[in-house]
Amino acid sequence: MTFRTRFAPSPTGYLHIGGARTALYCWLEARRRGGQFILRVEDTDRERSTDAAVQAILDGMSWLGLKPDEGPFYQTQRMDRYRAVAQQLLDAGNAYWAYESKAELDAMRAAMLAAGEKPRYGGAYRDRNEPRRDDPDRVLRFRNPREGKVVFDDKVKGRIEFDNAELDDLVLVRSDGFPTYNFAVVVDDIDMAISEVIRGDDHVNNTPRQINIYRALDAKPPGFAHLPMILGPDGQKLSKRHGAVSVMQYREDGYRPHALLNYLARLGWSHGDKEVFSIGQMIEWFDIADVNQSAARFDLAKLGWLNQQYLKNDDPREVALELAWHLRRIGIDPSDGPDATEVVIALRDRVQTLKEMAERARIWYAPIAAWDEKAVAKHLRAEGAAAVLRAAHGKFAALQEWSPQAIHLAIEEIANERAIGMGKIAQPLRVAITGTQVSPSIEQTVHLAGRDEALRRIDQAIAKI
RNA sequence: GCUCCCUUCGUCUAGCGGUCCAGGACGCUGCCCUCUCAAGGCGGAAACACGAGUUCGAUUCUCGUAGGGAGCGCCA
Repeated sequence: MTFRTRFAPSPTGYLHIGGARTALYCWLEARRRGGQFILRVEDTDRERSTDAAVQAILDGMSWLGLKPDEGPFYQTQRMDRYRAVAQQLLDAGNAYWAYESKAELDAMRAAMLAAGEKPRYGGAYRDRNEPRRDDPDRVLRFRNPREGKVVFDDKVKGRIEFDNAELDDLVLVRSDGFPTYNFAVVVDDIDMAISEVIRGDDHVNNTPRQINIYRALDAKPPGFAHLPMILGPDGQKLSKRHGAVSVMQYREDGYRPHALLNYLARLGWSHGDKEVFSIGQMIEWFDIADVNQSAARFDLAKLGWLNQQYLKNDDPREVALELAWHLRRIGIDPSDGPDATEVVIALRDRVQTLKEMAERARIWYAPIAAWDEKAVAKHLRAEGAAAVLRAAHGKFAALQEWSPQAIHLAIEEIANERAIGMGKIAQPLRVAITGTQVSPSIEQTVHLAGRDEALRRIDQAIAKI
């Protein structure tokens, strides 16, 4: 039997961090074992599923590079199959029709809860053998075993045991004819020959019910692996304020897909002391059995550090492509200024995200928008600054070649001629070129501005003094 | 309320009975480097939730306690 995993999101929203990690682990595990990764959209909730959400999930996965080998499959297109399996269960005596109204069920649960019991279906119709008849409250329920235990070896959590007495007769088919989640997953996972179910640990409690359905269907249950949750930085459940946002938001915020994947892989899993993993290494070393059992907090600071690792170490030409996307987003035409690859090299040690990089790159693509008055006062209006700027202007204008090396030499010459430190030259120049006192090395800063623009800005700065 | 799950530095984690006065990483912090900011290099502070038990010996095994989480739907 080949190794097959699936990611089965319900399209009621975008792909968020938790979903992305589940998808990644499924994908990694399938890759490592040479199996297949299947995408299945669980859209049986007609009230909440939307096409926009389906698209958002697909977009998120595609940005992350988690390409399914099969699918996407849609549950709503498999209705005939669920109906057939429901009939099979009914014929075999493993299911029965029940006709309580929702109001009645609610009242039952409330009463049980009040009595200090676990709210469950009472099973009034379990042995009545009622025929199928037209009734707005008609549902098909599963005849869950009443005795014995369900035991399974979770790949992440270890051995988990449930008493059948704790379970009740869940609904398989709703009154609207649509299958419920617990029923549809089992049918799908059997049909799609899923060998390994990897999902969030909010499903642990559903697992024994599903295993009972597998048994009733005479099918071998797959292996299970339940992933612990991802918490917000405050240890609370992820919310929109901190992380439960679409993975696409991370793109907009300037994170690279590889960095996010690496961060997610490392959140709940580790391989020795390694922190930075290529995709190939993740595939080679990842093992679902090594995943941690406890919930982990999402730490933006570490994601930022990782993102910078990729900014620093990847091919700058490749990074430049992504930078260009961010430049356009803030209204800058990347062709209207220095080569983006050079900009990446100048800024990659200084920012953690592409978004920051784009913002800092602005100085070379657009005129100085605002002057840092403190910088002006401190460095431009400093003793001798004007003379230094004039000297720089002269040297720069006369340079044979406009390169960082040549600019650096020119500045050194000024320092030697005037017997002053580099700082006395670099800082006034920096303010002249950027309007601020922070930027990459002075020769890069000047070089990227372009000779004409650099000279123009030096003139402008002298005038400002 | 009931069932299930979880608990090592602030955070992510290593540890699978002695190698641990607990290792790595992010963050924080000191120094160095230095034209600013970074990046980088070298240091530092910082954790086994608690209580029993098993054992010659527990961070590692068992059981409790406390704390946290999930589920208990005709949602997934």
